[in-house]
Amino acid sequence: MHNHLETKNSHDTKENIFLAAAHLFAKRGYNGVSMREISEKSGVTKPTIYYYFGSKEGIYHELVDTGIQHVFSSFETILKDKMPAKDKLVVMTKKLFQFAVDYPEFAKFFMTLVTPFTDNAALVKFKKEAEKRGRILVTIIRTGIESGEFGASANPELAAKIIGGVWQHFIWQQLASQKKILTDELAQEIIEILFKGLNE
Amino acid sequence: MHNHLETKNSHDTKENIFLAAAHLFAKRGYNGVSMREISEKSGVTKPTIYYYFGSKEGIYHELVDTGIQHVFSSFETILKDKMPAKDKLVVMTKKLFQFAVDYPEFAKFFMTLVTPFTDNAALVKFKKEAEKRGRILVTIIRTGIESGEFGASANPELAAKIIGGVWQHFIWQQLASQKKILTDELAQEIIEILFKGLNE
DNA sequence: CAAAATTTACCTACCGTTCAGTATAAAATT
DNA sequence: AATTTTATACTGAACGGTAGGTAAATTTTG
Repeated sequence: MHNHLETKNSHDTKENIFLAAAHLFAKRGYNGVSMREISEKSGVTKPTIYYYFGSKEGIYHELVDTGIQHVFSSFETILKDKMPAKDKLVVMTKKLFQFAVDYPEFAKFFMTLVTPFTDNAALVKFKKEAEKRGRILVTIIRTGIESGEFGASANPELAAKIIGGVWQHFIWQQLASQKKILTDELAQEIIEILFKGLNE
Repeated sequence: MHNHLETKNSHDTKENIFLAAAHLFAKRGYNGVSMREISEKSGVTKPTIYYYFGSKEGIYHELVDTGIQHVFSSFETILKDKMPAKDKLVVMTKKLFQFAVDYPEFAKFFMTLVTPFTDNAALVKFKKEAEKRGRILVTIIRTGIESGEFGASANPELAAKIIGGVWQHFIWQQLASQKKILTDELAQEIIEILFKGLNE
């Protein structure tokens, strides 16, 4: 006798594996997670995982791709918007913070990609996208200098790196914490400090 | 026949294991490295490693402790020095950058500790020290505000977090790169940007 | 010689992966 | 319409290999 209350379909199964893997990779990194754990957490057997993803690296790869789409897609749009450079930085910061708050498990996994031990083949794409993000930042700041919004002595490359570093740092702080610390107000405040500096 | 040109002593053996482990952990993280690899790289057999360190976690633990001493010891001294707050920040930044340049393997390992997957018991101590470092930064900035060096509206806690984040980011950049990018001049420049801000 | 340092040989547990198969349902053939 | 074929979704059991770890024997050192 088969219980027809338990309806199964491929989408749910794949999605469950996907989420379980994201959760586990976020917690312990690629090598810290076994296929057995993923299978237990997602409620399917190991061969099912291979049926959908082909290999352990296969899951990881798909996770990276999804993350790239989710995080970076909005940045190019913001770049083209008509608003002061400083506001663009604030909006980007807010977007990024919102993502970390809304999808903590996924964001945590995603953040592990920027660590130094990145031999993984799946990360080539990610690194390229991260560089693109860096260039967008540089462009925004450079535009801000040209329009007189930022001081002429500002170094766009350095400033972009600093902003990227600050983003990364605060998102990690959020992911390590239980409370919500990444608010829109904080995003505003951070850009404000970087804009005005400490001496005024 | 034994070759007496190869003199061995216990200190060298332990040191070799230590350095090999630091190198490997830095490259691939705790779970990405096996005891077999450490033994091969250090030129001793596995049981010798167990003789000196007891377990895989044992090496890791000792690595963390040494790192903490090396990196954070100078900070308390700088805090007590008689110089402008801004100069203190510059000196601390230079010290940190110098460490990353001089001991890249070790620094790389050390940087892996700030990633989100930190279930490891060895990291409790590290986290405490990192918090202490944060408090030192806050104290310096607060002193700078009181003496009128920094603007009265500055938020010391937030500024300290930003500086910590920027440090972390640039050290990682260095460790991922072949060229020397962390110079004393860059340290100066970074603090300058944070001090003056982007708009002047 | 005794103590310290190091190796040989081996253990069990778990790793990622694959094989050979099964229940179900839709599609094609008769 | 009944039967056969094909495709999808999934599983239990097992593979070769490597993981961390250790008891016991051996070599080196003082």
